Amino acid sequence: MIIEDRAQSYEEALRRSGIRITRQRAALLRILADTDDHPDATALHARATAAGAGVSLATVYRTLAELEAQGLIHKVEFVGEPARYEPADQRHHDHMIDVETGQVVEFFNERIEKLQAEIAAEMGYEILRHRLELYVRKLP
Amino acid sequence: MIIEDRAQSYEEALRRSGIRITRQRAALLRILADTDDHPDATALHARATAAGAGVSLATVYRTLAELEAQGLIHKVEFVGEPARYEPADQRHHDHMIDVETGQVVEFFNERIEKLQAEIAAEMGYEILRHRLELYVRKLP
DNA sequence: TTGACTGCAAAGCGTTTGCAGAGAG
DNA sequence: CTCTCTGCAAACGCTTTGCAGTCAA
Repeated sequence: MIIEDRAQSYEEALRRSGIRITRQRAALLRILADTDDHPDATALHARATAAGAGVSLATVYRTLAELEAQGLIHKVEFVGEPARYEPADQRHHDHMIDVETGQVVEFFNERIEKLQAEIAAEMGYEILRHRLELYVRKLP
Repeated sequence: MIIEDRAQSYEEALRRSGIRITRQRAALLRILADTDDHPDATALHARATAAGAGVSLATVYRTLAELEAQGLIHKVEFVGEPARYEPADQRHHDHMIDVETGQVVEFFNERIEKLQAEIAAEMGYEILRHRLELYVRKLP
């Protein structure tokens, strides 16, 4: 995923929904497009500020909510910390969190996905979304 | 699990740790022992109040924190709602949440557990704890 | 031009905590 | 008798929101 493409596709999707691209939003979209970690709202605000964009934390939250509503980013909430955000245009994956370093590793396992769907189906349900997080520690 | 046994084992565990069994705590332990759903702090406070025990919400939180620290109950946090609590003396299980009714179904799948451990091990990690939640809807 | 946007500061929510008095052991 | 506990109310951290002014289209 090329960063400029991603930033551009964010803009287009927002414009398509009649949402205005303000200076503040453009800056945030650039930052989000350039993100390969899982920053929280405060981190994004700090990055925007560092980049010279005068953006308030309230606007960061409002923009994140908008992007999430449009399905462009995903909110992930790990135990005991503020919500983090990641671009939605990746293959679905789950998260492994190293509790000692805080490092987040993404992983995907087809069989786990299938098993979840089977379990739900057996009980007469379909899965709308799910959350799977492994809180781990490096083996010695 | 017989309720009185559970309430008693809570008391014993707390006493063993030098924690006093006050009137308020005794009432909460009884209520928690009698729980087969997943109440949050407010619900527990309401139940305690209904049972005639004068217990403040602060004490409910403090008691829950103590019980969790002792490993007697587990805190579970579903997306977008206050934390809920469940007795710890059950087989490990995960949760399926019917997003339409709010109903919580517990399930357990050995293969999913194994796969998680394998994935972690492959990447050089061991799992300390994990969280798996399926947000589902009844099939038509 | 005008309606959506912004920053600010205040409010919201669930949860935690400092304090002075109450009560378990 | 002591030391932990309780209730209260205030503070907490993260997030949302009302308002009056600002700016993209």
